[in-house]
Amino acid sequence: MVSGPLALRWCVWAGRGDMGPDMELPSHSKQLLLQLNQQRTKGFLCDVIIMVENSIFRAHKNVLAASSIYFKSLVLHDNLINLDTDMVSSTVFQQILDFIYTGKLLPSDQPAEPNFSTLLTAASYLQLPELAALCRRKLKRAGKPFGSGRGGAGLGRSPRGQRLSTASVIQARYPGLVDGRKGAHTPQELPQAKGSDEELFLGGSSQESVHGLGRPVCPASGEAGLGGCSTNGSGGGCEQELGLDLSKKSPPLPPATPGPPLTPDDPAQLSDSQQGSPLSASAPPVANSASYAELGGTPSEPMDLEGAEDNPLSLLEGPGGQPPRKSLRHSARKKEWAKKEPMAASPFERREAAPKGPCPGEEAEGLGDRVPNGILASNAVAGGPYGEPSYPCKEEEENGKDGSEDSGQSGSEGGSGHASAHYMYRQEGYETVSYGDNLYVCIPCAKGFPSSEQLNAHVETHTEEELFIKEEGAYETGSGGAEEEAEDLSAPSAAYAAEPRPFKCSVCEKTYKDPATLRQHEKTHWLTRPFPCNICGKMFTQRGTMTRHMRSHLGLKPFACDECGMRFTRQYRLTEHMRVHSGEKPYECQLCGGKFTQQRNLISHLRMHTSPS
DNA sequence: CTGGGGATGGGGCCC
DNA sequence: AGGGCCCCATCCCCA
Repeated sequence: MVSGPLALRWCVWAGRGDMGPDMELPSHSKQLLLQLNQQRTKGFLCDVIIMVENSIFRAHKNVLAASSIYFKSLVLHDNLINLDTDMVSSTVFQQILDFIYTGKLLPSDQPAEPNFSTLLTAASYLQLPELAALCRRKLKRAGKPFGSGRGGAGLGRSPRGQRLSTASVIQARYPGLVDGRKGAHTPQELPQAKGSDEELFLGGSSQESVHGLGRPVCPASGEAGLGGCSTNGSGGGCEQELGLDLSKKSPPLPPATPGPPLTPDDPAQLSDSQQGSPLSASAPPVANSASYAELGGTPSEPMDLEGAEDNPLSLLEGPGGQPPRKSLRHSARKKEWAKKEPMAASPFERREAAPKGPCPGEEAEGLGDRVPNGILASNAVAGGPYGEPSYPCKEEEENGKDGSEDSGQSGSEGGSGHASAHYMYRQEGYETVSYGDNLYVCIPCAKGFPSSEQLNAHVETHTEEELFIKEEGAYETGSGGAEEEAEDLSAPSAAYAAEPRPFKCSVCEKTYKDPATLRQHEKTHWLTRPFPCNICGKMFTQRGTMTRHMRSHLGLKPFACDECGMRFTRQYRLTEHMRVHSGEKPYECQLCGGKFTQQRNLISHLRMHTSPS
């Protein structure tokens, strides 16, 4: 029953009650930790994702819970944790995570030595008393006051007022996550925490052990990942609220010590914290990610991450175990997605494109006081040292590239022409959003390019493009656009015309019942899209659409079919899907009597009737 | 091989 | 913000 070393131990405990030195493996705990850390770096058995700024870290709940009561409460219910980026930056969190898993404080790759003020703040926030004490001792020794954590030497986060001067470049930290090529550590690449004794503890050697790559770097501030690039903040800044369900559930826990104004006890803030900088390529999470969808998993599938190492597709499956072909399809879709997005996302194709140009008021409701983007953002360029912005746009999508898979080859339209600094900008408010290698951004269209040459080449195409848009706008203004289009095959507008709709779009002829909806609609005429996906950089006109899109990245599929276990990102899809099981075919073709489970298939069918061939 | 149908994913947009 | 519904695109199966 019990044998081997275990039996030996058991005898020791049961019999003698004390353990002689010969009965104890002195390195057991060390080895165990080492193993855990290795597993973490490989993403093996990781069951929780921690999002800091836009970096994603994978870890083990047990380890986190054993280290911090804060984490203990968080991981209890959540598989995805968003940390307050005001309290801890991704770089600092990387150090902290390393500390948790190694008991050693490894230097970040940016500063010469750990920034103890920052660490102290973060350790306090995360309720890691030992680390906090360590930092305090270090600070004391260095003669630095403790309380400066959030100040100058603190998190490095620029005050809101200084947003413009920080964060210009956000190097793509997630490309590894996205395309699996860059920045992503393979398990081999990820150095393990060396068990050697010479490994530094506090402030020791400067070698980059575990964190060699992908540290968040703020070129502007020169501070490593201290949030300098992130200007989130409750309320402002670059970070885009993802609004993911999972984040909302993060249990509130007040920060322990230096009590910054931040209130982690506000779920909304936790949610906010997932805005921000690019996803970390340094984070173990990406180490074994063949696809970012793997990062998914739903709240109800805590172990989704398991097995990802061996079966990248596994995480895409519902608990019911979709047929293999399903997952293959899904996989194929993921690839195909990049090709297809351009079409769907193109504002020039389906939209009642209007010649309004970038709308200054764009971010009014979504991003508060941020400088929106586009032209306005270009002003910001003059105001601060923007390095290499990165900001893709619709056109990028049109080109069949959305940064998710081929960020490296984006903007391959060749390079010539003159560099125009005016075409480089950073979209204020999104400075921590990175879109692969596209650091050179065209202001008018916000398209990102990996090189100035490519940007220049692109800039020259703008004349035609703008003309095109104007024509579209003129055309669309004259007659209904998508609405008519929609009326072709379905008649959703019966009630549409019935109610009074006093709010009329100034660009097209559409009317709305309330000003909010009108405002929302008018955004569709803008040339820029205010809501970027923090993972792939795709731009959206509506926050909700972006949030929904994010769910697909993260594999969040809250709606499960009771029958087969298949999961969906949208309730509507589930409803639709349920007809597969019920056999209900509510949509009937009036021409041939054919019945369909889905309206869209009826529509498709009707086209067959109406098409000339 | 081709076309139709079933099913699904993603984005746009309105409520 | 989220739900709902629209569209497009696509894959797979099958006749």
